[in-house]
Amino acid sequence: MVERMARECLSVRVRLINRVVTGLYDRALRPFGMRVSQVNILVAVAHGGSARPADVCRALRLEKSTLSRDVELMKGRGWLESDPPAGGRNQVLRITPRGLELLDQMEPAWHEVQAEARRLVGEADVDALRRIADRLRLGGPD
Amino acid sequence: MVERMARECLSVRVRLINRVVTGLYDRALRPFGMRVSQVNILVAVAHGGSARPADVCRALRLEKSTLSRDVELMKGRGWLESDPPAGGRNQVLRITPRGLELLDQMEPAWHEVQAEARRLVGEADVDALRRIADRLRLGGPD
DNA sequence: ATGATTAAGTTGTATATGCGACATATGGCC
DNA sequence: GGCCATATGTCGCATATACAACTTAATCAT
Repeated sequence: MVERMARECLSVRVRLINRVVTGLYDRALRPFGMRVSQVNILVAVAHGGSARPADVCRALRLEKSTLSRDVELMKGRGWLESDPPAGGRNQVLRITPRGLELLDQMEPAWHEVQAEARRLVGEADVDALRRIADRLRLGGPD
Repeated sequence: MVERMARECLSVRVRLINRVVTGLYDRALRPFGMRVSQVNILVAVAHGGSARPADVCRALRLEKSTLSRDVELMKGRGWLESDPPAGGRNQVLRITPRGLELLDQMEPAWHEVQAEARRLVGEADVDALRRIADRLRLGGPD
């Protein structure tokens, strides 16, 4: 039984891939003082100009409490702001000018690490990741 | 720029996939009081009968300090033991009878969640995950 | 309208994860 | 044998992540 789990378990593979890729991006973005988890959130918010927390949660498949704390941290660093500022029901998140500037500054680093990640993953299988993510994003509880 | 990152970033996809799949397994294994991260470690140790911590780290691409703490927790629950028991340099990890028994008990649940994960990921792309994981496992710092 | 149901956010708690610093042990080299 | 580089483990610290319970706001049904 153990043999089969060791050989076939999807979770082992998915989680290993996540650790390696996350580490890759985190190291590349460290000079900017931001982690990839935070960049993901920042980009999700900035994508449409602004976004409600619940929308970001659905887009990234993130638990609301996780996002709540991440956002709090990023507000503290001046990368995000919300309207209204108090975390009521109808807040809208927005990226700050400082946050946007930082995103711009990390663009070259992002290109590099993205290329490296594609290489390590294998160009032939990059598309599979997109398909899988798209499928899982739809599959969820909404 | 933000558009391109939102559309193409590999890390977003990999991390989303990880959250969804990890959540799937965690919910399925909750009745057994074990998380998928712990099952992964337990299986890695049990695979060869026993294993040194550093070997498990290499196999799963886990940071040594992460494993150290996870193992401590799992020892406390009686699923793992080490020889010698004090965490010196040459310890060897072993699964306990209780740990093995628990693995056996969760076999049906594992089969179910594995099938569900394959379905959600898409059978056509399951192999891509294996290839990617294999490539990343080799690419590392050894 | 209003009461019930559901959605959205926050906070408490537990784990997972990695980095840096440290202690220690192993192995080669002279 | 004694030394240095390296590998192994542990600990402090910061963050990410989810679940449960709670609060509050929106929606729906009558």
